[in-house]
Amino acid sequence: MASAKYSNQSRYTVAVDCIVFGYDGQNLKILLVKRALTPLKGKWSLMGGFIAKNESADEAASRILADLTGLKDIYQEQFYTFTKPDRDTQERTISIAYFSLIDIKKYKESISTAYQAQWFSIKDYPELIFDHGEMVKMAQKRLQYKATSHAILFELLPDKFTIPLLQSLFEDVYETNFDKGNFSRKMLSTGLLQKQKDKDKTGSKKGAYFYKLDKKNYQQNLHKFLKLVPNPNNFI
Amino acid sequence: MASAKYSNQSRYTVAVDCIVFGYDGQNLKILLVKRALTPLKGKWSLMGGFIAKNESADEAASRILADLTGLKDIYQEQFYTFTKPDRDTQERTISIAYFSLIDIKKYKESISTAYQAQWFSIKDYPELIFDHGEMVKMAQKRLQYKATSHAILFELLPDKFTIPLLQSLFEDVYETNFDKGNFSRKMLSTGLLQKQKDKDKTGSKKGAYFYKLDKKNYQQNLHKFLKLVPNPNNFI
DNA sequence: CCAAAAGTGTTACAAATACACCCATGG
DNA sequence: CCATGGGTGTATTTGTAACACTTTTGG
Repeated sequence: MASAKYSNQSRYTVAVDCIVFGYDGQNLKILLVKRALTPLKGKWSLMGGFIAKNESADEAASRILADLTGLKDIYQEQFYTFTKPDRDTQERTISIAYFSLIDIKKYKESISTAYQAQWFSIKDYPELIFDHGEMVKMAQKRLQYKATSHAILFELLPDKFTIPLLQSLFEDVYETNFDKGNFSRKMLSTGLLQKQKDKDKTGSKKGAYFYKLDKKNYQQNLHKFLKLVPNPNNFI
Repeated sequence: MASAKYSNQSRYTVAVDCIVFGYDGQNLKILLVKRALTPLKGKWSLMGGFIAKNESADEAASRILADLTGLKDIYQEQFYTFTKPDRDTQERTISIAYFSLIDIKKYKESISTAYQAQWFSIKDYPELIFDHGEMVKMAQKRLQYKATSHAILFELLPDKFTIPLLQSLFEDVYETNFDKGNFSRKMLSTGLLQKQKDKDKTGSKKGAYFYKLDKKNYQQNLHKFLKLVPNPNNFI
């Protein structure tokens, strides 16, 4: 192992920031925290932190998310690195941005306490520090883009969910409405859903069957997920 | 402007590495250079460099590319940031990876001299330093992914090109064969191509009409680019 | 005139959309 | 018994894929 360093090069702090998405059955939401550091202490921001000496960015993102939510093995994806020299007013900091998808209900309790964290609708959230607003916008676009061809939105739902709930999630993510008949048939045609015996009767008198993701066929049928979103053109 | 710094945080050198794609009419190629720095001086690597104090990563990538090729306003896109703590044997370095698309013929001369740069087929290139091999693989996938729904491969072709040439480019990028009739009709149906009056007769006796990208209708018709690649499932 | 590549036409099939209709049940 | 949301059926239209066919022209 060499001990020499690259001479005459600048070095910067490198951070990870996480856009955490959740879905409460009504609205797509993001999780924000009140910033603990100066500058701008107390302002709303994304959950983030610096990359430590012996961890990768992925590991840092996992650590930060576990710290905030108490959750491990969360879906997360690096999507862009923000590098404008003056993006952080304190000191030049490179930020590697991630988005995460979590089941909001399952973990609602464990979250809110620690960091003064709070869920906000993606359509109405407070002003954020630095370029975090830009990060959120980009994360939302990436989520739309990715979900046209990958079965990732299930990560936002409980283990058992109904097709009408799934549809309302898609409608909220894509800010549009789908025909229920066509939506249902497309989803079922992927072979990804396993029908359960029980129904959810909270939403209607007839009740809607619960489904689970079929993890056995998950990998084999993932490619069928293409074209699930009508007119994906608009989101790409 | 605050002069205070984040205390007790590690700082790392931050680099940009570029995967430069070109197409010579036969094969999709990448541009590699012989590394000028220790360690591993003289080994094949991607073109890269450190991010300077007053530039963003985008600016650094443009600068590095202009330096290597003499070209400005090249298509480039940040696609992933590589962060494994030991990826660089000299010193921990974060690398923000970009891919670029250039018209190989137009600039072939100005390139090769400066940095001992050389084009290699994407199917057969030498072993690369650090994690650069991984970067190339990921860039290739991203190119395939993106080009299923965005008209970016034109960046690899001269201003005037024939549909058979365009087809062979697509076939090379996706490592498959397309029906020429269907391919031609799909491309023309986008409204993105302007037929020219002259033909390219180098490839056949009949000759193939040249086309140009219709930059007026480019933005309006971009969305039509979806589904141009048969079975895009395989590449997503 | 013929080989070889460019380009067009045709047909069978698969898919997406729109929308009408039936189902189940709590109140 | 009826309003309400869940779920199914189906006709129309559109898109896709395969492949046969015509065109052009240098040698």
